[in-house]
Amino acid sequence: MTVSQVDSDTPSTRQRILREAARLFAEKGFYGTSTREIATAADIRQPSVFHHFPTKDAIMLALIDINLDEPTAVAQREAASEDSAALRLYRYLVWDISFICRCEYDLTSAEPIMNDPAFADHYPRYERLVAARRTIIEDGIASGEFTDIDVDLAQKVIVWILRGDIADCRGIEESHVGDMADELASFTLRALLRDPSQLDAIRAAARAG
Amino acid sequence: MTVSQVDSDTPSTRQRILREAARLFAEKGFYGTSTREIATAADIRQPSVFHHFPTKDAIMLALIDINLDEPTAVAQREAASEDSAALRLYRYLVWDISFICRCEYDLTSAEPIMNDPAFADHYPRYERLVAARRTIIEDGIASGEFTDIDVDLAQKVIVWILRGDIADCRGIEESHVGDMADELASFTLRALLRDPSQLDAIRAAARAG
DNA sequence: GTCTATACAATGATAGAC
DNA sequence: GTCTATCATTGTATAGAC
Repeated sequence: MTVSQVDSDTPSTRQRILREAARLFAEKGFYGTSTREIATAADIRQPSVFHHFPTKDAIMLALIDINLDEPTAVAQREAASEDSAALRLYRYLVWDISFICRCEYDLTSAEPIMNDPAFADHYPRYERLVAARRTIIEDGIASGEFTDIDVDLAQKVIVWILRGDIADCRGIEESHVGDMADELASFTLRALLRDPSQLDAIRAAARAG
Repeated sequence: MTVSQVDSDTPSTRQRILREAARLFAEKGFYGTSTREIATAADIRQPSVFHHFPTKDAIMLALIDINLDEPTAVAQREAASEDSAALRLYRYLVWDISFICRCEYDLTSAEPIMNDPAFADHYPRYERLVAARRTIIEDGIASGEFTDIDVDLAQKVIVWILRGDIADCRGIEESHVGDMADELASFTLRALLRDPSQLDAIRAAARAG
């Protein structure tokens, strides 16, 4: 692969298809969006879509890749780190929320589609991301940094908050992304920390690192 | 309307359609589910569906009603109560989470569909529920019970947690519903309370009331 | 209240010219 | 790489018998 052209430059047809499809999928769902609508929004004719993607599913798949690849890598790196669990969870959350808010494509539809039987083949990839996040939470409970919460419950609530943010952060101004990420990560940590007064120290450590 | 027959008794065809449709909508989305699939799951032929519901949309609408009517009434009652905001929020959350977990129909699809342009006519009804919840949060911030969190952010996170619970609580055993409701409500209040050590007193007050 | 048969629109995808 | 034309399928919904 050669050096890819900057996304913010005049986008390629493929990028336009992906962006408009992501927007429409978020609004009306994958099945509620036709390839004709995608084509019209991308300013091409319907059959031209199939020059860039072999099937409609392949468009969704490209969005699933974006939604999983980088976040999984970061979560796995934090899961393997030796820093305190609270710091690692805070860092991961801030990174992921910022990633979500800044992503060129609306990833709203890429999360619930993981539960669709038609995309069951890709569920194992999603499970790897879930497992990495879970490790960090378990570490925090084991070390006593977090309250004795049920691991599955904590893991679920974090997923719900991330999914909510994905669906709700569209159109956020770049200057507010950092605040949003800090506030959501802080909310989560306040609920989890045995001693919430530690939060400011964790935020400072994250900023320092 | 006469005394309706008990839902757990041999369900009527209408109830079977509603239950199977709700299950399929949750799994594959509203547009990803055909009236043929619904009919097959309800053990009738496809045109028979239209004897009980005038359109496919009307099936979704019946689920939206269930998702909004009672929760809005309870939220509005708590919004108007004179008890402490923390107690009112805890009580509302426990009630709503229990309602969601115990509901005969899977309401997963009834939440995101509110953002679908095709159901925009019913969005104002959803906004009333949101407004009632918002009032309780604002009261808690104004009284100093809650941290100085951004009201919109707190409101959003609560919606995300409730939506997550709706999508995730299917098949929970009746004996665990109370624990789930308490744990999720407690998680939320820990994140919101200025003094989290107050949580146990709030839980006790809710149990006493 | 449920069925068979069917109308009719919309959909994902292909063929082949330019 | 994009287009026009078109196919096969599936979708919602209706008509009318029983």
